[in-house]
Amino acid sequence: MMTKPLAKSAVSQKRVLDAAAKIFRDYGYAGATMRVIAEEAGLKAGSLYYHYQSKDALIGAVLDLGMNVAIEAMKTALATLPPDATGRQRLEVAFRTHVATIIANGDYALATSRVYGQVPEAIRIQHEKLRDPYGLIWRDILIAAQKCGEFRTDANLTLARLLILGALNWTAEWFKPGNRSIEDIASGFASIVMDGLAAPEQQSH
Amino acid sequence: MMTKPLAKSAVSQKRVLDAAAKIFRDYGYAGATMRVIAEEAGLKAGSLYYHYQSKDALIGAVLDLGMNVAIEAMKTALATLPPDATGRQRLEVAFRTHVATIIANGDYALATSRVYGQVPEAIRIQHEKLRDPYGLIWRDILIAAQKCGEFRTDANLTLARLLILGALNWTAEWFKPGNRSIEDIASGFASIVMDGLAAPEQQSH
DNA sequence: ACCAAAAACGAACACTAGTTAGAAAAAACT
DNA sequence: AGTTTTTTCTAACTAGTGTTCGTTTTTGGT
Repeated sequence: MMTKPLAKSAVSQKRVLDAAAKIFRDYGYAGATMRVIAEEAGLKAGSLYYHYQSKDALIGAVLDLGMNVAIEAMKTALATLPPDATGRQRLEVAFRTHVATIIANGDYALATSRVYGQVPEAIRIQHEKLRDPYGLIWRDILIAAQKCGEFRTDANLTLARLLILGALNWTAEWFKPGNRSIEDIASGFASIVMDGLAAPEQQSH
Repeated sequence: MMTKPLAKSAVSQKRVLDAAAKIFRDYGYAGATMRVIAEEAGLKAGSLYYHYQSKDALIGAVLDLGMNVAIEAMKTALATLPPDATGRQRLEVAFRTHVATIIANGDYALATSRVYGQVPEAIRIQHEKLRDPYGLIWRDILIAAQKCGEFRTDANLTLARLLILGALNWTAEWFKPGNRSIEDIASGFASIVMDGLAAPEQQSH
């Protein structure tokens, strides 16, 4: 009595979602057909409609799940940090977590970043509500670090955040497994963003 | 005798190309239909085939033109620099030029970065030959600056280049005219990449 | 004014899109 | 076991896809 209504269904639904993410990533919003998504999921096209009302609902679910996973991963990663962690440490963890999420969850991350601009407006507006909190996490890290004197006071943090997120999101496009480790990428990026490329005696402050 | 075969045609062809860039940018490769592109160009769908053999030829032309404009702008901007310009100056000019190209030529730039991953493989391979030289320009700037002692010797320049290009390309997604000037963005980015965010006494070299 | 070349049109073609609905199969429950 | 519910399939429909081709309009040189 009172068995949860979803068990097998949830599995199947996730399988459809994974397939959709992969196909959306490869073919874009319009190019991804329900028939190809269904084949990737081991189903026939019509069966998809048992799990999702429409193609739009599917892409919406892909976008939302991808972003929720990223937010969750970031929150837990930051939460494990000691409360007296420096801004540099926080930023390094954030870099690492973001890159790791993008690589581990590459289908969703790439689908999101590639398809976001092509999706019907209604879906984009709905999804934007999820995006903003993620930007806020980064904003808070940067502001806190600046406030406690770790960062230069003349640094434009909004610009810094846009630079960081742009660079990190782009990793999904060029990352090849086996070449460079996630660790190396994250720490390399952190080193540049924190200390800059210029030789110490050359820096203009 | 020997009249050049194209005059009006070139104008019309450019109008088609501009329309295509805009529609590809908004709807992706598969979502951009020949009929919508034609309408944007003030033509009917069938007429497009007088100028371009196929939809694939069209997207190929959009990709190539966008990249060629970027390469050309970058080359001329760097050429106007005095030969004894510092690496920092070169990098700043490169930043400014790239952002300016992306903003001024936003349709092509955004179409390229959004559609590139969704285009038929044959077209992508063809277009890649154009992409590589652009990356080389950046590579040369960075290596030269490091070799003459301006940049830290322990900086990973490949990673730096990927960071820079990712951040710069992402500007096309968030740039809103009137908010921030191209100048501000470029110099803000350059400041971060060159000197870092950390306060001077905090930097770990 | 004429005429040949260039440019655009319009209607059609074969094909594929998202989606629906009813039947069939699988699973779950008693 | 039988029966209900959940899940999948099959077949179809309409609308829209890239593309073709013969015709018409526009253009530019003489």
